[in-house]
Amino acid sequence: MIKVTFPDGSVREYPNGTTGMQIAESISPRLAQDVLSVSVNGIVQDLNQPITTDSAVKLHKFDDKEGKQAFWHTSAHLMAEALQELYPGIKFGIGPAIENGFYYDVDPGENVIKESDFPAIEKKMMEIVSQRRTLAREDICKADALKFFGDKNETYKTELINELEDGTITVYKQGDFTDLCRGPHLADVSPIKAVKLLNVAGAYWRGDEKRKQLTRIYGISFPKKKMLDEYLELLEEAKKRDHRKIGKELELFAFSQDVGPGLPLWLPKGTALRDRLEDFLKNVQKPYGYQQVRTPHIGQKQLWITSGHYAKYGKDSFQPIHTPQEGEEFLLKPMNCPFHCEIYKTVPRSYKDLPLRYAEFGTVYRYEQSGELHGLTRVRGFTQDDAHIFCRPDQLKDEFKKVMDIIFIIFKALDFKNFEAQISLRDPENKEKYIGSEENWIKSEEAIIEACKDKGLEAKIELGEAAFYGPKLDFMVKDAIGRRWQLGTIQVDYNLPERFDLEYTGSDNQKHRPVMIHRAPFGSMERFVAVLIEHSDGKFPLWLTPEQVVVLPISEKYNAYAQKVAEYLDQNDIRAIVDDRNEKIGRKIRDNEMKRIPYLLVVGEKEAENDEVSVRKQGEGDKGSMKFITFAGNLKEEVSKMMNQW
RNA sequence: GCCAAUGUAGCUCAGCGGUAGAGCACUUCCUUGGUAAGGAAGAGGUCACGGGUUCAAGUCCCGUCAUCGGCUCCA
Repeated sequence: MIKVTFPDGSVREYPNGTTGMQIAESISPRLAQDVLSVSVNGIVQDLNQPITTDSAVKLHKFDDKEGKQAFWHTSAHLMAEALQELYPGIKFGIGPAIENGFYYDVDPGENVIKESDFPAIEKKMMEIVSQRRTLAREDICKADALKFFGDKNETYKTELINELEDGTITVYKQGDFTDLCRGPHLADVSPIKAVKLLNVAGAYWRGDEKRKQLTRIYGISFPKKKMLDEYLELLEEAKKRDHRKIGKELELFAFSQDVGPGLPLWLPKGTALRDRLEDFLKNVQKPYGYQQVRTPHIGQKQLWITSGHYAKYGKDSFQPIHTPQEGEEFLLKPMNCPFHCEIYKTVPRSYKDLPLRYAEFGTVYRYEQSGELHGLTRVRGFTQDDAHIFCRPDQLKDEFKKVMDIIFIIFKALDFKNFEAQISLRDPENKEKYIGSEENWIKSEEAIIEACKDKGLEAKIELGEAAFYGPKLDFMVKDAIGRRWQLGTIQVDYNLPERFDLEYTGSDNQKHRPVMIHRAPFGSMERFVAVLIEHSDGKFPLWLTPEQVVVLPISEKYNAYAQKVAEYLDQNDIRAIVDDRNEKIGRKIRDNEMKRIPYLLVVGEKEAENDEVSVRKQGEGDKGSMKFITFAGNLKEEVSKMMNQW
């Protein structure tokens, strides 16, 4: 007998070799029906794998991440089997479960798999499901695995097998389809009740641009048809929050083919909103000792040679601008840092001057490959809310924490709750890729990790993701459909101070090298506004939104009164407009609700007689009437309360 | 840059070899209204661009550009 401990701490005894499925059956038939995979001592495995030691056991259903993983991974195999039947000779790469669904990378040879082929593939998948095919796990020695997949000319699989250690190789068989796979999987495909293929894409084999591009097919599946419908509905809803769509509707920004791809035009309302965001950040960082600076959009090529950017990115950037006569060359700036280094150098610095914090809303231009452009989140010209902190090494950790505070204030003010933090460190295997001394790297990596710990920030550590000049801490936020975008960033840099020969005189009267921190709490104004739109569905906080109030006269007879109210609001720094169109009040309410204006003021005979307005809050309906002077006072108070929070 | 898809009125889209369409928005007129779409009329398009096939091309074919979903990249 073995002892099985459940998550609630209870312990039961089972015969040695009991499977996860048998344990589920012993608890309830319903559970046995819903269970998909099982964790044994923290390791997820198949339901039909025997358990042979005393173990902590957790059964996973579709609600659990582990359950979904097994479900979708098996779905990937199911799709592969369908593809094998429909496209004889197709070769398989890898096919994992992902955050939402699964994909499989395949090489269909001469065939081209298109979206229009999806229904046939989905149909074939469901056919296989109806045959209730089981999945069998099998250990296989390396030689046999190579022979088996080699005979089938599965070149991608044999490449993978060659890198595996003998004795650790397993395959899963279902019907005529056998796949190299670690698992875990469902015991059979029958729980898969609904399948939808979502898109096809090219994907380089092993993520390497130089290798063959395979066809990646994305799909999702569910144990209930209704869940699929709900998921698709959710996707549709999310698409309505797309910043490109809302940005157009709310007249915030636009693109012009004549201006060029990836070069946004900020319209008046978008500009006003962005200006308010910039003012907000300036106010937040003022008490932290930042000084605003301004620098040009171009700089001499030599500046970028000094910084090292030219050597590393010169070929992949906008090419130099040549002057007509002197043969000078200038580059559009891809970053602001060299300029700020030059500002540092304008006078000799003492240790007493540090830290120096130069901030600039600096517009930079980067050549992004055409296929990478995406609305406002990935553009070729954008403005960083940049700052560079020059400090002594002993000030690094403290400065780092202060920047984190600024980022937290911003995320809180704009209601970003679900951000993720990532610490990017060196790849310990490839230290030669990075510049700077071993000692400095160790010091700065430790400083970041400790700063996060001190601030109670849970951050994922990624090795090999550091910039070549230093480690960094990034803040990621998801967009409406779950794509992750990097917003705020804090990066330590030992490189530029070296390259620009930055110095300060220490208390010992010796020259020392300062450390530099690059930081951008928003990341860039463009990307930040994009993500903000998707998070808020365009319903911005009252202090930020382009139009705070719209006055709606019941009929043309009250247009003059509406105008008077709007003027009063305007004089009180409230952004108000009047909707004096010849439309019924219901229509005006509908249209202005859709414009996401926070307050709608209905005015007619009753209000005009008493200097009142009838207040309607966006999304909440009628709030009753009050003197317009009172309304203005309340609104100003509401805004100033928000502003005083930070 | 690569794979797949899509470009028709300001917006959302229909039309898929035979005289360019709808709804919304816009303009004018009627209506002057009480909390999420009042009515009528009008104006608006080299069907992304360039070639080709055809008696005839938004419609079929090729190329270019842009956009969209991925991949790679992202200072």
